[in-house]
Amino acid sequence: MSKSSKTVSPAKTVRENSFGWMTKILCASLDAEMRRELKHLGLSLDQFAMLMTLAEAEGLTQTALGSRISMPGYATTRTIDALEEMRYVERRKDERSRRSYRIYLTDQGRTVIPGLFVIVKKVNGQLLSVLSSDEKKQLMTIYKKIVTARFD
Amino acid sequence: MSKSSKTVSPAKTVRENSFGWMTKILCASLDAEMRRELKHLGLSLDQFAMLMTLAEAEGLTQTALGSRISMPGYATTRTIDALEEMRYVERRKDERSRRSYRIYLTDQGRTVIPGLFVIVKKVNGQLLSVLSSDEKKQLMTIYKKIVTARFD
DNA sequence: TCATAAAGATTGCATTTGCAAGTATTGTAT
DNA sequence: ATACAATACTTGCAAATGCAATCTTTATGA
Repeated sequence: MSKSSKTVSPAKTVRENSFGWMTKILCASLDAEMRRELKHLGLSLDQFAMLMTLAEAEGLTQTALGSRISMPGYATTRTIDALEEMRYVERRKDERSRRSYRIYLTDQGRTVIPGLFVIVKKVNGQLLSVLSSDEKKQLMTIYKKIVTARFD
Repeated sequence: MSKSSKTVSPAKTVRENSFGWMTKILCASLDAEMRRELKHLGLSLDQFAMLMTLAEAEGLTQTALGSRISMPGYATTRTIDALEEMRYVERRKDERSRRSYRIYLTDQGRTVIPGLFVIVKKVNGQLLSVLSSDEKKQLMTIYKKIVTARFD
């Protein structure tokens, strides 16, 4: 074995250099942090995502709402069930179609939104705190490129 | 409203520019692709990760094996149960300690490994195909920086 | 040495998840 | 107008997940 060769297995090299793997590690770590932050509020990640989407646009049908965050129908139903239970959200009958509802934040729901923005800022901040501003720009460019390629 | 202002809500801007959010989208998309690839092999993502780890190092205890992929003890037990059921893996009694097992690939298990490397290459390749080689280097540097900061 | 704690692994049980099937309503084509 | 397909949403049920308790074995300290 030559002096310069590394004593790592090929498998190790593959895993540690895998973008997919690193993305997963990062994602798991972010999820854990978000969950921890959301715990005091009694919110799951799905419920959080739904509330953020409602902060962006109210009055959509369940399907439209769910599709914004790639949430399947059954999960959308259940997430809204839970948020309705907490009085953060309400279903209103659609005026044109009796098979769909339009989803709105309640006043009570509106009060929790600002705290959610704070959490997002905090978690993203931690994530990015080790990067230079050049690197942040690079990462954003790269992410957008990848995500765009996947969904267009 | 000035000519140059964009007609998007603040919420939308926050979500679409959130690194955490984009990481999650990317991760979900990767997971779905991996699951699809692994389906013919009858493997879950956890089982896949365990087999890849075994390709990297055999003869570890369950706990050691699980800790390499941040898998909690109970999940490690169950993943190994399933892989043992498929005859891809076997538990051998530890010679020094009667409370632990050492985990090894079986011959049959070894035959599936090459296919797993192919899948990893394929999925990572798709992920990165839209990036220039400079961008790939940048992404790797950035990922390593973030992941290192989180776990050291 | 003996009690007590810690480590390694497993499992019971409740919750979550996801598929597939269900209901009700609306759209489409003959 | 009628039959058939598609849409919107819900739900039953089985599998996956996760917490906490358990069992066994090993380590630690007085």
